[in-house]
Amino acid sequence: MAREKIEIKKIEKRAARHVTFSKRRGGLIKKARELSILCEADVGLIIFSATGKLFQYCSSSMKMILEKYQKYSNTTINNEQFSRESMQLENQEVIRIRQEIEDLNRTLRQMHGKELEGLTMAELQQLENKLEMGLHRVRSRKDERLLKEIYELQKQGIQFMEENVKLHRQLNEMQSCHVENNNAEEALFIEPLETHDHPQSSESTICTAYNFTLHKASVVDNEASDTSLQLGLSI
Amino acid sequence: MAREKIEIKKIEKRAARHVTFSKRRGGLIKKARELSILCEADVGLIIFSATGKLFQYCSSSMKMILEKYQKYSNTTINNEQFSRESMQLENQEVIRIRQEIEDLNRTLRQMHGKELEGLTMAELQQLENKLEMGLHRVRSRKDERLLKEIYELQKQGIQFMEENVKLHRQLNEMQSCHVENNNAEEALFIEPLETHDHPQSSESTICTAYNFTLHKASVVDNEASDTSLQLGLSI
DNA sequence: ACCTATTTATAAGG
DNA sequence: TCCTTATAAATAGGT
Repeated sequence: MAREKIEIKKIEKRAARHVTFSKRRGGLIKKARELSILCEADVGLIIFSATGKLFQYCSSSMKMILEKYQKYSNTTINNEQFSRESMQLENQEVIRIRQEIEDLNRTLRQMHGKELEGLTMAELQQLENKLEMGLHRVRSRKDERLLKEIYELQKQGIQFMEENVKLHRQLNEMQSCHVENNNAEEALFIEPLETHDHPQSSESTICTAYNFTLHKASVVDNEASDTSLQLGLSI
Repeated sequence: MAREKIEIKKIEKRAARHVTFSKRRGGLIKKARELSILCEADVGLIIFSATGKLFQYCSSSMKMILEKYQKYSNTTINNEQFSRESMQLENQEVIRIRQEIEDLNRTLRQMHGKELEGLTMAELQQLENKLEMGLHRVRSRKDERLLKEIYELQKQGIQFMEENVKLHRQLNEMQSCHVENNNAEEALFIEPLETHDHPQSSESTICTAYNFTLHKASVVDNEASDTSLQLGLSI
């Protein structure tokens, strides 16, 4: 597979043979690994170089796969029935559990609307019902969360408003008394709203606080459905 | 190495995994053979499929290469330590695989609208989108099936009608000729409709055939949604 | 060890 | 499983 096609027979040049051995050995081991991962096969590969050096790869452990192999060849050279038996002796639990994973994955794919080819009409209907029910529950949960958030915002808004009214009153009192520590009062007034602008009237301050909090909510909910947009805010 | 690049991880679809297993198994064995011939290496390859079936290749004989391997490993690493390691490997695999099942189950439950407590707003939205998409695909598939069934019924109905008109005409001809073999003609007339009642008029025969077929369809689709009910039958 | 023209392997789809 | 085809990967020969 390269610059030239080569015939599959012993490479006579010693150097070239060694180079090819290294390259192809790597390739073979890589492919063995890929097969074992892609297809959940148990693969064991033993390579002795012409000089007697050992190289090996095994997806599990060489000991394990060789034992498995011994069992296989010791009993008989039978096929179907035998593979089931060795399966049972070996990893019954693991195989069962893998099957379970596969089933779950198929169910999930079908819930995503894929691989529907084999389903009967009744199964399709059942699937539709499940999806509808799930969708309904998810939407209920979402609405619940949104309503709760809105309630919290309203509550917070009312608190802000009350606090502002109070602070406003205090400020007016202070001003009417001609005291000198206005600056301190202003700081106290601004801080709970987390703004660092100039002093404002109490109404516009409530607006600012609301905008801030609503913005945070819509960032989290980055693909909001109509539901959230249709919910009105009223204090 | 093909139409698309694939990631080296378990192929989830059973059919695709089997196809890939067959192909790559062949490729791997071919490469093993080539390596052994080109470079005079002694190569042994053991492959157990996920279902426990054995495939093997060996440049010499498996027995020989395994003996050689045993000698090699006896001189280096010994048994006790090794089997413990392989046990640990197996246990880890089981633990990992159980975790996977748990994750899949949670995902499924969430798609059923359960266990939504821990989800963020964004995750809820994502879930809603997935469910909507899945629902849409399932419904499309269902409608497709229903429309096909209706088309088939219409076709069948037309065939019945045509056949009955023809038979009716034949019957009338016979009767007007005063021939004696009426009974044989009646049998011919009834058979294609799978009824074993008395002779009927062609109109009521069409009705019977339709009721039979429609009943069969609604038994399969035992929880039909409104869609199927709203589809009118017209020949 | 790296490069790259070429051969092979193979994924997806009948 | 086999066929086809577009594409990814492996690799022979050279540096």
